[in-house]
Formats: sequence, structure tokens, C-alpha cells
Amino acid sequence: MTPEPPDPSEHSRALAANSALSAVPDALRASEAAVSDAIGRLMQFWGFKRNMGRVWAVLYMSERPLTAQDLRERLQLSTGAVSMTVAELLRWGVVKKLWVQGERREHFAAEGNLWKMISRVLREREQAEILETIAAMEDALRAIDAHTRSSDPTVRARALVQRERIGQLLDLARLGRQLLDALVSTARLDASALTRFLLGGSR
Amino acid sequence: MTPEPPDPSEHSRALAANSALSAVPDALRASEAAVSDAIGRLMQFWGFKRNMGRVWAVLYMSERPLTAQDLRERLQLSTGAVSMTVAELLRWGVVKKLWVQGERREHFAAEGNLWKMISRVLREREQAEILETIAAMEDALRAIDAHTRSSDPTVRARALVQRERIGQLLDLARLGRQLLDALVSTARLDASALTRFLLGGSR
DNA sequence: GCATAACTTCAAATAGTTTTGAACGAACGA
DNA sequence: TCGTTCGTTCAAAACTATTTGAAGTTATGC
Repeated sequence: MTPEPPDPSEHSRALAANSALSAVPDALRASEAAVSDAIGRLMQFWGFKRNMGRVWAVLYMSERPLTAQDLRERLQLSTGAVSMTVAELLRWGVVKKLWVQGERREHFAAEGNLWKMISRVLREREQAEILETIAAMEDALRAIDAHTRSSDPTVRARALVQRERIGQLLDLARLGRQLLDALVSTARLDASALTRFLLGGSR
Repeated sequence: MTPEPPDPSEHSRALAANSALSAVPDALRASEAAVSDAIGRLMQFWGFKRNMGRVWAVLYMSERPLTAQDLRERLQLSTGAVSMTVAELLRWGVVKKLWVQGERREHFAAEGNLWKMISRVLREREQAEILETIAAMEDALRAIDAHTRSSDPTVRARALVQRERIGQLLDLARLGRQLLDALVSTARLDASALTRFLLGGSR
């Protein structure tokens, strides 16, 4: 039986270190991958990059902060991809940089407070989008209003219909904005009011 | 000053026909375009194709059902694009096909009930996505559970942390599902309960 | 039935997004 | 200081998604 020859490739070194330390069962790795992929998909659906979701999820499930290299290995990403993805997550404030005692490499951890995270994202992303839409519709409404008194009956009819329809859309958009406001402010304090409403409403 | 020479291109013919009939001011066309573009962007942000939003918006703002050609002209789309976009909107049930008396071409109109529309989309799209995510996490949780009694303390620790974190995510996802359920069922009946909650909560 | 207009489909072109990896720069320890 | 490791950047490549337009199909009126 030949003893396994030393193989200096990074992958086998990682595996060796791993099994020497803890022999983490494949099942755990597989579950982690499944969950991070599921969250990656959900995030992508939500309009973020899939890898942002995957990286965040791996960090969130980890019992310790991870280095860029750990992420690169677990998620099979290139150096550049890890660097850029982590930078973006830092910008969103959903991942934090940590210095671990005696380690040269930087370590990263996921923001643990999910509500804080969600309310920040809703605030910055959704609200910007809906406010823009509301502004565009308000502008249009102002521009149309002048024509609702047109002497040409065809023009007047069209202007009246458009004003009415855009008004409906605007009401809806404002209701959406209020829903977001409510979510954000409830979330900032605690989730219980929201939970109470939902539980009360649905059963 | 040379008088403008006759130009038989479709665009000028359309303009000529238009001004002969009603001289719709540019301002109305421009507002319509601005709103449909805003809605297109919002829809894209939401994960639909931008043109779906634009087409729907133009139909919604129109005082009469429109033909494929009308849409092609107003939105500067190719024949194929109109056909495919409208087909997709029909599949989502947010646009209806109408036969207009004595006209050969088909006409289209937007679904006018916004809440009906939204609850349908939430139900079919969002719920599918979140249910998949919930299922993936439940699977992972089951797979991990076996290891929380591992004899290796490192494995046990890792399994416990993962179980705890995935549990948190699962709670959150379930809360999200309830929020969607509540929106969908309120929307199906009427929007007033939702409105009351929001108005009550935010002021 | 035939000719024609309306509509659909789909392969190819275009546009847009994400990922890679090599080049560069900064920080650290010797 | 020098050599090495770590991290970032960015142009090019790979990949996805969208759009076009021409060929094909269906429906209509004569």
C-alpha cells in the first residue's frame, strides 16, 4: 500500500486539512450548498446577483467568519468574483469585515439581524424605485391636466380618460409605498406587530 | 422655405391620419410614453420584461381597445415583439382579446381590475418562488438533523449552528409566505382591510 | 377556392449581464 | 528593503436574455 503521495494542490490540501480537523460529513456540505443555492435563486429573482445570495447564505450558516479563500472553495468561484461579490455585499451592509487575531487574511461574517437587513434593502432599493414611478406619474398628470379643458372634444375625452387611469395607478403606487413604509418601520423596531397582523388576518 | 414634401412612410401617414381625426397634442402622447416607460421599468425591476409593462400601460391608459398595429406604432416595436408580448400578457391574464364589430384585426384591452391582477401575479409567481425556497430549507434541515447527535464534537457543533441558522431563515420565509397570503386574500375581496391596516399603522 | 391581410413562430442578430483571470498594488514579515 | 501573499480592478470571454424580420400559418372576404 503506497502511502498517499504529497500533493501540493490547493484542493487536496484543503480536503486533507478538513478531514484531519473534523471530517465534516458530505451531508452537511450538501445541505449547505442546497440552501445557499436556494437563497441564491431567491435573491436573483429579487433582482440581485445570484452569487450575492450564495455568498451571504454561506456566511450566515457558518459557525465562524470565513476568508475569501474559503468562499472561493465552497462556492467554486474565481478570486475576482469573490472580491467583487463581497464588496457589493459590504456596500449593502449585509456582510461585515472582521480581523481575526493573528490571521493575515481578512474574514467576513453575515449580518445576523435579518430584519435590520431586510428593512435596509427595502428602504434603499424598493423605495427608490417606487418613488421614481410615482414622480413620473405625477408629472404626467400635471401635463395632462391642461388638456382636460381642451376645446376639441376628442382631445378632451382622451385627456379625461388618461387622467382617470393614471390617477388609479398613482393610488396603487402610493398604497405600495405605504406598505413598504409600514414594513420598514415595523421591521426596524420589531417584527411582532407585523406578525400579529398576519396571524390575525389569516386564521 | 420649401414646403415639406409628401412622405409616404408609415410614420407620417399615421401622424397625418391622427391629426386629421383629432390632433392629439404631443403633450398627451409624451405623457403616455413617460408613464408607460416608468411602468415598464418598474415591471422589469419586478422581473418581467420591460415591454410587457409598456404594452400593458398603453392599453390601460387607452380609451379604446387597440390593435397590434397601434401598439407597434406607439411603442416602436417589431411585429414579432408585439405578438409575443401580447401573448405573454394574455397568459398572465392581464390583457384580454376583444373582437370589435366589423373589424378584421384583433383588439386588446388591459384588465381593468388592478387588485385582481396583482393578486393573481403574487399568487402565481411569488408564491411559487417562496414555496420552493421553503421546501429546500426544510429538506436541508431534515438532512442536518441526523448529525446533531454526531459523536464528533466538531461535527455536532457545526450541525447545531446550521440547524439554528436555517431555522431562522425558515421562520422568515414562512412569515413572507404569510404576508403574501394576506395580500392575496385581502386583494381578492377588497383592498380596504389592507388600506385600513396601512393607514392605521403609519400615522 | 383564391388572394390577401393578420398573426405566429423561430433562427439569427443584438444587447445586456456576469464571470474569469492576469496585471497591478498594498501590506506584511523577515 | 525585499519577497511573498492577499486583495482589487478591469478588459475580454462566456453566458443570458431580448429583439428582429422573414418565412410560415391561419383566417377572412370575395
